[in-house]
Amino acid sequence: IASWNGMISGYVKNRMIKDARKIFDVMPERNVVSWTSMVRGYVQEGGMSEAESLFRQMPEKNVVSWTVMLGGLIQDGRIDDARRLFDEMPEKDVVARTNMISGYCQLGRLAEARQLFDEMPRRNAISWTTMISGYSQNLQVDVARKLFEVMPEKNEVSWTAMLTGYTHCGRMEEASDLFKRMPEKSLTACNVMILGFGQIGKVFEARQVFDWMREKDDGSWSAMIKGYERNGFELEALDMFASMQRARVRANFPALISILTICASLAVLNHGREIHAEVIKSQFDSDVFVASALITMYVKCGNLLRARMVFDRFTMKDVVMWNSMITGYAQHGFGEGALQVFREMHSSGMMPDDVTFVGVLSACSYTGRIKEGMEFFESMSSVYMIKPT
RNA sequence: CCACCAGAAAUACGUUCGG
Repeated sequence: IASWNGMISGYVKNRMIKDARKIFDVMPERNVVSWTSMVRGYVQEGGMSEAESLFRQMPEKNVVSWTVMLGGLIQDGRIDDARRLFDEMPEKDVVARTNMISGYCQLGRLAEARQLFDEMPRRNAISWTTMISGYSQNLQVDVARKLFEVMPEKNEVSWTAMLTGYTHCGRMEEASDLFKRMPEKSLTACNVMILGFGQIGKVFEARQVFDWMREKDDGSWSAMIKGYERNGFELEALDMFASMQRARVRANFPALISILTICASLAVLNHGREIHAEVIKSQFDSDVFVASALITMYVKCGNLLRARMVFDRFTMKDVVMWNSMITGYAQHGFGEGALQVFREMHSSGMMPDDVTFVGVLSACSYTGRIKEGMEFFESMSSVYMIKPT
């Protein structure tokens, strides 16, 4: 039975939920782990209705099963449902409580988070870190710091969470002090420092940290590149990218996005195309986020044909990708193209959002279609329930 | 009792305009 479960978990980890389900249906007998893995699979796919119905059918549940379901609700933004489930749990361990706390923190409901935290019979490093990072992300650095000071066993992640609190507020002096005191300066912590310095325009300090690091990952490179780009050092940014390739660091997907964004804002087509090749090599071309960034890059470089090719090749389009294409045409004065894409979007059944209409309406105004524009404007609230902003 | 069969924490992430 353990090996059957192993197969399920393998499929789930590779996002092959359908195959996981096949195994689940075929296996001679199932235990809690089988059920829980399956629920987990649906949760990570965002298939909450399947997850919930499976969860309800479970012959027996343990803490882990409950926690998986709890995590699903939290991830889905249904925090109050999550809380109800939490209250129903027959037993709650550290993990379950920490998960609930994290859910509140994500929504900025710190008081509720804190209360759960204070009521915990036992805490571990993760619970502490969760609470600290909750305060950090909601700009309550000083409260975070107080907790941090009394926290018993700090690990790398706790230090970094605290550090982020300062960098997000631009309080770099305090961040630097903390950074100096860190027993182990992890990669992530260094990246945080680079980003922090970049945010307040201190690119040289950022570069110092970057040069001091003895190992860097793609995040370090893209943090540095971003710092240059944001502060008007575009050429340095591109230079960094070249060096990164020379160092044979393979850009991963967020890094690619931020580099593509730079190419887009600088409208440097040849670099952009190199990166496109890179994207295809790394197989990120099947990612919606990357594809949208590519489209925008081509649009900004004035190459609408290529943009359109990327667009057409992609089957699982989401709103943002549609928007990229529509506004792309609109920006270049191709009102007809924009409207055509909008019609395609409509017939594909995708719901437009407010950004879509920015594109559509500006397309109308460029081409002097006052009447059509007015009609679209009307339909926003009447058909699509979007309020004009 | 132990070996990754299931659960929680840190940085970076796409579209318009603005900032």
